[in-house]
Order: sequence, then C-alpha cells, then structure tokens
Amino acid sequence: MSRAILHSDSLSRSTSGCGPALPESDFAKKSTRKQVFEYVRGHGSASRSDTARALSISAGAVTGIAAELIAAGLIREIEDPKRETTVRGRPPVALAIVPDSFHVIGIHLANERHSAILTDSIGTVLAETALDAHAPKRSVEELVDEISLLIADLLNVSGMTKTQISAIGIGFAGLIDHTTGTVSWSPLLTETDVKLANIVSEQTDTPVFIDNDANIVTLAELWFGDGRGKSNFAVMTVEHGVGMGLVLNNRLFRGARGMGLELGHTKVQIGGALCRCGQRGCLEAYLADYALIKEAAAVLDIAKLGVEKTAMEQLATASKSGDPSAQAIFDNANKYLVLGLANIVQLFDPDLIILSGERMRYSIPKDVHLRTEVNKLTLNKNACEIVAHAWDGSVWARGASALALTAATDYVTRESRQ
Amino acid sequence: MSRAILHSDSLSRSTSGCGPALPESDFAKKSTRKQVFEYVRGHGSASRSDTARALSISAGAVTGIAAELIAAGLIREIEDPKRETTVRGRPPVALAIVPDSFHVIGIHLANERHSAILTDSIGTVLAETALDAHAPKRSVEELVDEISLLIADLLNVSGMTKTQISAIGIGFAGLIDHTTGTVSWSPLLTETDVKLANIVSEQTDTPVFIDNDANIVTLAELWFGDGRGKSNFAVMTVEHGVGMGLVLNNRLFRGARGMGLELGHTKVQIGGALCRCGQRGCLEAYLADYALIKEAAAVLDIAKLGVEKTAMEQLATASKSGDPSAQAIFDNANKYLVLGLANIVQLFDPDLIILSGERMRYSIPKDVHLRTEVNKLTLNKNACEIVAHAWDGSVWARGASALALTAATDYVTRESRQ
DNA sequence: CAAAATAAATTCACTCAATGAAGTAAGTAT
DNA sequence: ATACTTACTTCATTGAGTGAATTTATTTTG
Repeated sequence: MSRAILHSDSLSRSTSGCGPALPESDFAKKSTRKQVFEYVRGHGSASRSDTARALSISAGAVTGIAAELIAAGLIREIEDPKRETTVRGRPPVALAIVPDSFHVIGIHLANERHSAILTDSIGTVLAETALDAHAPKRSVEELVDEISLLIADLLNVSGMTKTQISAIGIGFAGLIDHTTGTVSWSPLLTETDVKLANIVSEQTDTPVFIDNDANIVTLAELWFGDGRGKSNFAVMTVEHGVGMGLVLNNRLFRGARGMGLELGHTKVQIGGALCRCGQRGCLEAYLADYALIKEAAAVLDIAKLGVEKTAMEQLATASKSGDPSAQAIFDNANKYLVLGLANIVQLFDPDLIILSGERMRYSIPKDVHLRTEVNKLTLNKNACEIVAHAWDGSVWARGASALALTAATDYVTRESRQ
Repeated sequence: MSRAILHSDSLSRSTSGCGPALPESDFAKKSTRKQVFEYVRGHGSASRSDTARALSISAGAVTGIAAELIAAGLIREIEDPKRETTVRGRPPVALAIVPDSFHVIGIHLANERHSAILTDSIGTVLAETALDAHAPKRSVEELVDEISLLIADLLNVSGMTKTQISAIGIGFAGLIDHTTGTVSWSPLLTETDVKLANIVSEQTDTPVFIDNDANIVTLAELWFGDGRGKSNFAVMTVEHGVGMGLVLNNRLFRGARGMGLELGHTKVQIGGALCRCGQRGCLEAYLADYALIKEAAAVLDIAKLGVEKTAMEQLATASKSGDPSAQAIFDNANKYLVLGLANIVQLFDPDLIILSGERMRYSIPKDVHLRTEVNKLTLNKNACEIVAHAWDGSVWARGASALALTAATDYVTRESRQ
C-alpha cells in the first residue's frame, strides 16, 4: 500500500499542460472551440487527431477549429517533442497554446501581506509582487488603493499595459459571492456587502472576479496541482480557520446558494468548545490555529507575542523537542483533523482529499498513516487518497490567477478575435 | 415569520404538472425536444409561445417540435383551462402531456412489506399492490421472485401487458450504485455485489433502474412534492437509520463516486455512542429509531416486542402521556436532529430541507420552531426553509416510479417513435 | 358591424456547426 | 521502389435552429 501522505512544496509538478486535465462534465455544454482549446491546454500539447478522438468529434471539425484558433493567435503548431518513430503513418502535428496570447493577474489579499502575480495564458508567472498590509481592517477605498498599487507594480515590472490584461482574479477570506462579485463580509474590510468586483473592474477597465480563499486554493490545485486529473476532489485547509473547497465533475462547486462548504463550522460536539463564531462545538474550535494557541497559552509559556504564526511555530518546536503538553495539543487536534476528513468522505466521497494550509508545515506527524485513521471512521472502505500540501505563499495568488484564467479562456475562445 | 414546520400527508398537492418544475441546469445539454416535453410536463400545460419564451428558443422551433411530439403521441392540444379573455390577440393553444403515452412501474422493497405502483407518464397511479416480506434477508433469486410477483400483480390489476411498460424503478435500503445498477450491499440480501438491475431487466425485458431509499424519497419530493420549484434542496430521513438525499441544480446528486451523503454516519462526537455500523459517534447512534429504542429499553418497560415500529409507537405514546424518561429520550434526539440539520446548512446551503421518514409521525414537537434552533448553530442567517413531511407508505413507490419516469422520458423523447 | 390592433402559430429561406467520405500528405515496413 | 498506415484537409451534405414574413384567431375601437 502506498503512503497516503505526501509532502510537496511547489505547484505545477504534474505532467504537462495546465488547467483541469478532464473536461468539466458530460453535460457541460460549451462551444467546441473552447473544448478544443482546453483539451490542448490540459495536455500541454495534442495533435488534431488526438483531440478529435478525445472529444468525439470528427477530424474535419478539429481542422477547422484549429485553423480558427491559430488565426486568432491562441494556439500554434509546434515541433512534436515526443515524436515516436516506431509508429508508421503520417506523423501527427502537435498543437500547443501560445503562452503570450493573453495575460491575467491574480491577487491574494491577506491580513499581513498581499501578493500578486501576472501570468500568461498557461499560468506561467511573468511578474510577481507583494505589499505589506498593516491595517487588519480597512475601508473599501483603502483596499482598492492597495489593489491598484499591486496591479501598477506588476505592469511596471512586466512592462505591460493594462489593456494587455484579459482578466483579474482576487481571492481573500470572507463571505464572498463569486457570481455577483459581492463581499458580504470580510475580515479585511470595515464595510459589508461591497460590490468589489464591480468597483475594481470599473477602475481598471478590466473584468474582475473574486472568490474566497478556500476556493482559490482549490482552483490552484485544479489548475496546477494534484487536482488535475481528478474529477472529484476536496481541499481541506487548516490554519487560522478551517475551510474547504470542492470540485465536482471537474468544476468548482460553490454551494447551492454561493455559501456552504463551511466545514470549520459544522458541529462535532453538542455544547462543545467555544468557537470564534460565537457558537459551540464547531470543528474549527478544536482544530484551527487560534484554538490550539488558546490551549497552549493556558499551559505553556508561549503565545504571548500576539502574532499567531510565531506562536504556532513555537508550539510546533516545543512539540518536536518533546514537550508533552505541546504534543498533547497536536495529538488532540489531529483527532479532529481525522474526524473532519472522515466526514468529508462520508458526505462527498471524493477521489482525493488535499490537505492544505500553513498547518501542514509543522503539524501532521509523518508516521501517522492518515488514511488508516480515516478508514476507522468511515463506511466506504474504498477510501480516497489523502495528500498533504505545504505550499509556499504563492498558491493563493496562483489560485486567483486560475480564477482569472477560467473567465478569460471563456471569452477569448468565444469568437475569433480579429 | 412563517412557521418553519409544516405537516402534510400526501404527495402531489403542489400546483399542476409533475416532474421538476425547473430545468436541470444551465449547462445540462439535452435535446430541445426533451426540454419542450419536460417544460410542458413541469407546468401541467403550456402554450407553444410560452414554451418558446421559457426555453429561449424561436417560436418556429417549438412549432416543429410540438408537431413531432404530437405525431409521436406524447403530447396533445387541449382546451385551455385558464383562458384569459381580457387579453387580445390570437389566444394560445395549450399543450399537455398525453398521460397514456407510456407507463412505468415503481417498486419499493423493505424488510416487512414491499409495495409497488403502476403509473402513467405523468405519475398518476393506475394500480398498486403490496407483498408482505417475511424473511429479513433473502437470496437474489427469492428477491427477484418477489419482484416478479409484484409486477405480475400490477399488470393483472391494470390489465396491461409488460410490453406497455417503458421502465421499472426499484428502491430499497443499501449501498446501491445507480449508474451500474449494482447492489454492493443491502440488508435485504444475503449476497453482495449483485447486478440487480441487469437481472430484473433481462427477466422482464424492460429497462430497470435501482437506487437507494434516500434517493427515491428525494426523487419523490422533486417530482411530486415540495422539492418541485426548488433548485437546491436536501432531504433528511429519520427512521431505522438516518439518511439524506440532495438535489443540486434541479438534479439528484448521488455523491462523487456514487456513494457519499452518508449523513447518518458523519461523526458528531469523538468516541461517542456506539453505532450499528460498529463505529462510535455517528449521528445515527443518537438519532435513529434503533438508538432511541436501545435507550428506552434500559429505562422503560417497552421495546420488548422486538418489532421496532411498535416500540417506537409505545415510546411516543409514553412521551405524549408525560413520561419524563421518554420525553428526555426524544428531547435528546431532537438536539441531534437540529445538529444534523445545521451541518447540512453549513455544508450545502440548500434552499429547503425536507424532513422525512417515519419519525416525523410522532417525534417533532409541533411547538419547537426548528428553524430558530438550527439558526443558533449556523452562520448563514438567511437560513433555509425547513419542512417536515409525514408521508404515508406510498412515497417510496412513487419515488421509484419517478426514477423510472426520469429514464423513460429520456428515451421516449429521443426520436419520434413510429 | 367592419376595420384596426394584437398576439399565437406557421412557413420557409437561410445560417451555422458538424459529419463523413474522398482525397492528399508524410512518414514507416518490406 | 512499393505498399501500407496514419494524419490532415476538403467539401458536399445534414440537421437543428433562426428570424422575417405570413396566416390565423381573437379583442378593441370607430
């Protein structure tokens, strides 16, 4: 049996191509043009005949669509990298995405530090920047100013103009309605019900898409990480809070009414520990950073610095150096981590669960076989793969860029741009 | 604020028509012919121009498709029942489904009693039958024999031949893969991994579809109950076990890999009460009938009869007549009921949750405002409507017939049947 | 009551995307 | 060199749907 837990530290280590490796679903009706574009992108390169077979369309149709996409500058023919000379017949001509056909910006906003990247149409990072954010909360104007600074910096570094940017994706914590581009509430904002996407879009004259942090991590996994090639997977994030993202049929599931997937606030104990949301028994209250630090503060001489990240590092160090109290805190948290994973399996039965978030840096003991523990709490014994990712800070911005890429491919492939 | 809990006892009390009142989803690509058929069925009757507007297709297209469907005997023109004489212009001609265009059979199998119905294409019950099932578990052959008996009886009563049946839907408890028609495990069967759909299909020479009981209750709500008109709703069933069904985008969601939605076995307490599944802390272990009877047996002088239903009735009677132990048992169960509902809201954020199952007969105190209690445990304060349904036994078979109708409409509308 | 107005339904030339068969291109096997 | 194989292109045809013009059926207005 293979190990269930893998540690890895950079996105885009999977095969070739980017974007979901599988089509969205059988019944996702999109233009054939977009399907061809996405198939080529998802595979890095693909011949016309491969594409025709994969999409179950005629070879003639692919020829025509490929010609249009080439004319539009979106794809091109390349030297086939993996030319197999053992096969006879006319060799296929590989098609590949033209990386510079369009560009997007991905922005992650956070309490301590914002980060942003500018990528080409296959997600290659062409420029990146960051901005220390001092205020924990700010007005919409201030946030928009910070966003403008990030964008200006990216354009400056890359030498591009804003007309070359096809879309901007922004991700951050909060209750965000992606469809309407509205922020119902966010820890970053003093105001509520802010139509942020509209505001930034008008100011930059570029389409803007926003989503919450759990969803953009999930998109990062779908586009560049282990989620590629999986039709159904869940992402569980553990750090300051506990969140989750879900991909069903190769498509990000955002909950029935745009909310939902609040795993951190599902109840795992009646009248249990007090959560920061004010209720009792939330999973978060046993598992999130703030919960652990609260416990640690009562027992250990740490967490007096006020900075959560430092406190967590101290706690992890104490645990590794053998402090029994610190170890007990992590042990207990891990029990609830397993419980959360088990509940995901029971409810969604995904192919894969990806554990993500800062916690993965110092918490999961390598020798605990997570899947074994989860199996003890689930009925489905064909239990899914579980993988832990300790990404560097770039995941967030990359996920935000995937948000922008999703939208951009949509209207770039809609008709031949002259 | 309106009351959250409603009690009602028969399906098909909603407006007119049957089947989902909304199309499956934006991206559900199905033939326009099927869309027209389903629009007319979903609305009871609809004019060509209404249909064209609703489906965003041209009037000419509807004329053609309607002509085909009429020629195929699937729909017909009717006297407009709600003729508005105040509007001028040529009055619309209402189209309606021809009920006798095809027929299906829906079967529910259970430990104590199987039931089956024969319906027309709009779900009207034309014949019904039942069969006492003595053995708790039986071989596949025996089960197939029982099914054959039910079908033969329905045909006999209705005076139809099996060639007139377009599809058969069968629902029962167990781990059932609807896609492949395989029963991985069922409390009714001694064997596992049974390709039941194939077996019954070959014997009857009719397409057969199977699904688990939670899903067929959900289908019953989607086709004939309060789920009509809701794009996203959940059904939570409480009786011997705890189950759930989910409709997303007007389509039954069966979990990523055909399993999932095992709400009864999500963990709500680490190392908690022992569940019949052998694990600890399952929601079911605090809420299902068997759990309550186990508690009651320790305290009260009931549940010695062995028959669960009788024991539950005794417990309910004791509670209503003021027995404090019995009341305490129900009170505790209701806390977990609320917890289950709250977790559904947090994860799926549906428009509506329908509470179903035998428990609704005697458990929910009418004066407890469920929604208020659920709101105390959820973040989303735009909390969804909650409705309790105490159906008679016919729901199951009707849900199974909806399963058959779903499939039958699919191939009936595929091309003009000569 | 006839004419005008209005809306539903039908008809039909046209569009557009895709098919599928025939033909061309570009390589390997013998 | 010839046969074979596979990739790609071309193009007449298909089929579903559009949209404008027309017909039909009714109410309102003069």
